[in-house]
Amino acid sequence: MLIGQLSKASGLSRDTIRFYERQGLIIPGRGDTRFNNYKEYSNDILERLLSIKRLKNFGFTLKEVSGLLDMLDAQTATCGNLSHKIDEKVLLIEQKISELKAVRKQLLDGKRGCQDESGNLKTPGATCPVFVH
Amino acid sequence: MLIGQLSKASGLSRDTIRFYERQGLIIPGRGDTRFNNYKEYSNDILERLLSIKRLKNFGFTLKEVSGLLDMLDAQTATCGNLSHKIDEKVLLIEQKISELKAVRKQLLDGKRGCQDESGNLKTPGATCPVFVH
DNA sequence: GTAAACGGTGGAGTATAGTCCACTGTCAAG
DNA sequence: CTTGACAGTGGACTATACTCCACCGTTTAC
Repeated sequence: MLIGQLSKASGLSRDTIRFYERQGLIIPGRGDTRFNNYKEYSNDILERLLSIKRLKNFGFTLKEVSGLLDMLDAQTATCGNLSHKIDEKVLLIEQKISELKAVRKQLLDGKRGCQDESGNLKTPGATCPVFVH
Repeated sequence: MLIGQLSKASGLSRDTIRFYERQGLIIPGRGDTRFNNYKEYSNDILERLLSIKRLKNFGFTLKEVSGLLDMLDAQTATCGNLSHKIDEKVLLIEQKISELKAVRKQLLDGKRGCQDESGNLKTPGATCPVFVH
């Protein structure tokens, strides 16, 4: 298929697809019967783009995605090889979750400094304690 | 104090401080007794930098921090004015936490496709299901 | 008196992930 | 046969938050 079709099918813009191409994440075919310099994208490439989308949603960077796709190409993207990468990612995610929870607590604690026991603003005109270290 | 002192006291690099200066987040004094073109940083500026650090840790962007500092300058950085901004931030953080949890689930579900009931790798050589959409 | 350490400025570069633009060539419809 | 939609290329630009660089002047220590 041509890039317009691919764009619709994948949900990625042409520019994004071309960007991925420049990054070497996908490599389209060329030539075909036509002599018009248009690129031909196979169904495999569509699959590949969908994998990229999925992996990106998992928080993998394009660089990491690139490495994973390389494994796919080398047919080493196996459960055995990937499960620890998944574990790493999960750990990272859990760290982020903890950090976010800590930040939320700090924000709410700061805000609590604004409130009296019943949750009303104590002194609406006072400088908010979120500034204070 | 001069920038070196400020850097040590705040824990921010000179470059970062100068960057904040260019962004207008802090405005040092000039001149003083000396005619040497060195900038003089007051204790207030140190406090300000520490506030910036704190707010950044809360996930506010520099742009947002800038707005908050403007309120501080206008003495409108009050509990009354800020508490809803804090609420917004907290909401955002909670959204992020939910998203991260969803991703973690997806990753673990994908990995589960690699394992048998006792958690061992089913077929270590099979393409890992995290690629599959 | 000279060298190191510190101060100043303006500007470029980094990373990430696109997004947009100008300019050109090709294909299909009316 | 021309117009619009689509294809190609290279390069510039966006945002965020720095970080580094060259090049210069000043201060301090020996």
